[in-house]
Amino acid sequence: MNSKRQTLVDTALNLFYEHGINSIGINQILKVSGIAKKTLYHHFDSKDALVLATLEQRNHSFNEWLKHRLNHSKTNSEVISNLFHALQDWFSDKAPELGKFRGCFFINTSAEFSDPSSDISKYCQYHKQQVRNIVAQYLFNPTEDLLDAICILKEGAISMAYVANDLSAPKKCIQLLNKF
Amino acid sequence: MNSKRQTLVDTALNLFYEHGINSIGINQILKVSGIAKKTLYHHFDSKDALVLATLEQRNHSFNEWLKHRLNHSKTNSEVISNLFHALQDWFSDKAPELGKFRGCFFINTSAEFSDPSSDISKYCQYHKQQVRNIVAQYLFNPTEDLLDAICILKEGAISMAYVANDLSAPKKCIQLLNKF
DNA sequence: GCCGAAGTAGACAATTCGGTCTACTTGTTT
DNA sequence: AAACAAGTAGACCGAATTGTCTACTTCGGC
Repeated sequence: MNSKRQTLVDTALNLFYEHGINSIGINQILKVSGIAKKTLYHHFDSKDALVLATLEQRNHSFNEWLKHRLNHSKTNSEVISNLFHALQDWFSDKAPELGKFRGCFFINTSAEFSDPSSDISKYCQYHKQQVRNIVAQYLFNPTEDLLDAICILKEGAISMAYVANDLSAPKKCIQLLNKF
Repeated sequence: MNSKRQTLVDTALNLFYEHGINSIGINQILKVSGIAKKTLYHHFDSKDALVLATLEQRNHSFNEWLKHRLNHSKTNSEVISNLFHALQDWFSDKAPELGKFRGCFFINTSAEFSDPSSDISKYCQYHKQQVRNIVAQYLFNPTEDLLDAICILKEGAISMAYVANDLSAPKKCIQLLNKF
């Protein structure tokens, strides 16, 4: 793994996630990372290519964190509880792997890139599919309905936390799913 | 109501909602609306002030549309059904008052404006609170739990529709809430 | 008609944007 | 040491950004 390339992706991801992709120009990324512009364009064809690399990195770290949090679940009830407690920790800045909570990087990115056919938008969609698959992997014989419910509530909890500043949604999701 | 001001807000709202606020500069709004720059700055102190006006207009039209869709509901079950069918229509571009579906303007705006203390972010939060109050107004003796569940699922359905391109979430939310 | 308000086209300013490039240095491999 | 890859500072480019301004026209009220 190339070290300069990694520094660029790390720096860009942090800045993009914190401020929004269209609010951070490449010159700011270069300034913070201390890397030369030509080096950036040596590794990435364009800003969009850098954005895609940040999405991939975020996808990877999010999914690794999620799998870690769902590991050792013994029942579906535990999967659900662990999932939403993980979300709660994320919203409360208690998931250092994910950084300071600034909503979902993939939702935010979808908001900033309006063309659904772009690689960037498609990657955001892909991420959501991957998260669903990970949850399914930890559940025992899950129905599609249960999976759907979990995913909708997960998305809802994230938006509630970020837009409405209501961090209590995960607890409510657990209760709701326990009545399912 | 001033006609030039209204044209500016209409035009800006359409462009912002379709492309994202940071992807549309004021020169583009002026070009599309055919209005002079000095006129824009006569009516608004800054781009941010124009953004806030678009949020207010969107908030108003969304809430009027929602109230219209929830009107005549006779039971809580009907409120829920009408709410999520309304969302379904919105996602499927069958709510002309709301324009072509491009996610939730308030979620998208929160993504683009990262400072939670800004008037713009606060307005997005205010909108979510208003929608919750409208739903509560149409429900008969709703518990806080029911209201919470409805709001979380509503947010989840919107994100599922926009990011994951899954338009079936509203139907699933109805089923889930019927088990509540 | 007069006057002030509202509106116009578009130049200007300083800055930023994403990307290309020159001329050079540093690091790695043979 | 030589050759090549990787990296550097930063100038340059054309375009775009937000906001200010000049000089003028149009509109509406009296």
